[in-house]
Amino acid sequence: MILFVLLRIESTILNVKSYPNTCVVPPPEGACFDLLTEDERKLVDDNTVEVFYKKGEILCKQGSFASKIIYLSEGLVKVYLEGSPKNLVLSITPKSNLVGLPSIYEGNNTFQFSVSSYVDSWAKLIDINIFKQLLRQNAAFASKIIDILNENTAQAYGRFFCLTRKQLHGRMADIMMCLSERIFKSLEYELPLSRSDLGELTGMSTESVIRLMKEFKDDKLIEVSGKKITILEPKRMRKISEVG
Amino acid sequence: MILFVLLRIESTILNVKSYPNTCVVPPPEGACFDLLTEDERKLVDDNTVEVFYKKGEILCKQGSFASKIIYLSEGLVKVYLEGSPKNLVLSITPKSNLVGLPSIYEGNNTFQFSVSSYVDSWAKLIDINIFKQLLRQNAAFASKIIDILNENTAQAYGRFFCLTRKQLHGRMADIMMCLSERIFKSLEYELPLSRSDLGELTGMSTESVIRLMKEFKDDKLIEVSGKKITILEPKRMRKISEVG
DNA sequence: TAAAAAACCTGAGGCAAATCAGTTGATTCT
DNA sequence: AGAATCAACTGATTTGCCTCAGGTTTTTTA
Repeated sequence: MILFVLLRIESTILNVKSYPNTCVVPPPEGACFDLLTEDERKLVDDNTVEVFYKKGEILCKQGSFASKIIYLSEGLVKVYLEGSPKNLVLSITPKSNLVGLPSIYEGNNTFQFSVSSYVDSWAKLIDINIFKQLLRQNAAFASKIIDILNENTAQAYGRFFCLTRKQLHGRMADIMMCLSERIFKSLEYELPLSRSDLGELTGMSTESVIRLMKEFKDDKLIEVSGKKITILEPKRMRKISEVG
Repeated sequence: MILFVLLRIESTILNVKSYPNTCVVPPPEGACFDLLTEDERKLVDDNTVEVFYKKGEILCKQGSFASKIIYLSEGLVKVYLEGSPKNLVLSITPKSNLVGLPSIYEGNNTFQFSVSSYVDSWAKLIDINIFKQLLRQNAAFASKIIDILNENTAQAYGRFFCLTRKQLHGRMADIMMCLSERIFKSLEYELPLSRSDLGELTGMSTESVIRLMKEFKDDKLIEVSGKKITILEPKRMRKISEVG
């Protein structure tokens, strides 16, 4: 009985304070281009180029003229705000996602953020005027884009909460679980990021990343060997990410 | 010549690191309902109720069923994520704005955040299914909503940057300038918020708010008497908000 | 295959800001 | 009028985390 009550209290708290896995990546979204007519799809194809980016290259630069919508067909990128001395990573985005959507609004013609690749990547660049035209003429398409935007916003809010309200342990656990569940979909993965990338992503110093990984390792929560990460205790890790 | 170079350098830096006034409120948006047909407008009117909220009341609660879109016709509200021990204020929104838009996406039927009023307010509550239907059938309307969403996102990113990268002085100056420029449109205004509201908004303790206001006052940047704030040196205040 | 460079790891010291523990003053309740 | 409540304010203490300064290991390059 007491246990039951405790569980109820806990789940009540969790409803409010946990934003499970919203911290890193938006989930891969449905194919919005399927909602276009044949003519429209052709229009898109005729105004799209596919480009290869090496690891670490910049796909778009904050403040520059936003002439393209980016569809990441292969790879892994980060979306970030430039800041001195430290950037702010808004999200990391895996393949099959649109990047740069929030930059299209009336009265704005520049990218709000920069995007760069963590690994070798392929991107399809779609002319932004064509894209805007489709939004204005195809309500089903526009409606789908609204869905995607709102999901991204939900993710951004989760991440906002994570970085401003959780402290080191929570942030670290959150990122590790996110990478596991959202990107690699496995408890065991090969990190394509350096420790300092992780620091940028979690909003902490590289030293803190290292200390925390060692701590988690000593506590038998994870296994670390070089770039290879194994989550040994996903439940306890999730708990840590929730309580901050 | 040297001055010219310095100005250029400064403006280059500003392009990157300042997100002027994006920290608190989205600008009032154009009337999206003007894009509806007469029939559609009637449909909206028939499915809308207008409600009065007293100061401090909750307009919608995070996690509850999202059945309505909220149009704030009069008043001032905060949009926030619930957290223990501290909430995270995502934005404060003045009259003539839509609130709750990001909660409408496929696979989601709950509010992502809570909204409560700082002052007595009036809100029009629009049935969410009607709203979604309009998005699916009227591309011009949907396109306008995308504009609004993206502007809000830009504001949220600015605020995100503000709270994670700037320190106390920058955050305090930012909020005070935002209130002045975006909400009250005057260098002199009567605060409807308490010091602890300001603390929640700037992500700092009430004590820090008080200390900083005193500091700004001693430095002759602002004049404070009770709830009444006068910005004496808007340029220097903006500078402080930019450099963090 | 050796040297250089980059990434990884560790401990000590310092600082910004929160928390705590009060006082004062204004407003509401009895 | 006195008690109780609340917002505004202040100083002392604590803490979470960064920075710095130095190590070691791994990777890259010549």
